[in-house]
Amino acid sequence: MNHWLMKSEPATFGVEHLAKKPRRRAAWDGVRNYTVRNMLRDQMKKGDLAFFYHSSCEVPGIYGIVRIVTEGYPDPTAFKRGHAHFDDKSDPKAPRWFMVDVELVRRLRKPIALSTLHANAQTLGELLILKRGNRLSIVPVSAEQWHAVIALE
DNA sequence: GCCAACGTTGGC
DNA sequence: GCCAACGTTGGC
Repeated sequence: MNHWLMKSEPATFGVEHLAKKPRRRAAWDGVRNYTVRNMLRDQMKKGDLAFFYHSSCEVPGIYGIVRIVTEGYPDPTAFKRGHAHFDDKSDPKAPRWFMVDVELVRRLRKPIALSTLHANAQTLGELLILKRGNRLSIVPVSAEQWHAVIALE
């Protein structure tokens, strides 16, 4: 099983939005970056776990844990003319963009702020989120890092 | 295939 | 609102 960290802006879609969805499930749509697309399409597997990270907000950090409940499949928002994530270069016959469905496992009892992650950089090793200039909205997390992060809760 | 310009991300 | 980082675009 793989572990991941998935970023989203809570003003757009956060843990609270996911908690209100039927069966606490939602599609992780709108990814328009090839590196992340490849992870969604090729590497994420049903049953994988991911941290739900809130970015561009008052206290950036990890707020929840989600489970990947589907393999990657074509992102239909790319085909919807007028949609914010529409991409006319994505052909339904050869989809360019992919997404997975996620299910909220739980909210963290106490969110783990980015500043806390930084403060524990020694323990966490090469956590990709802590790297300067990291702009990928999904990054892999090792099993060791996963447990080290949860221990900070 | 190079690379400058441009756009986006995201912390502060 | 600023700015560093870096992915993407497009001219050549």
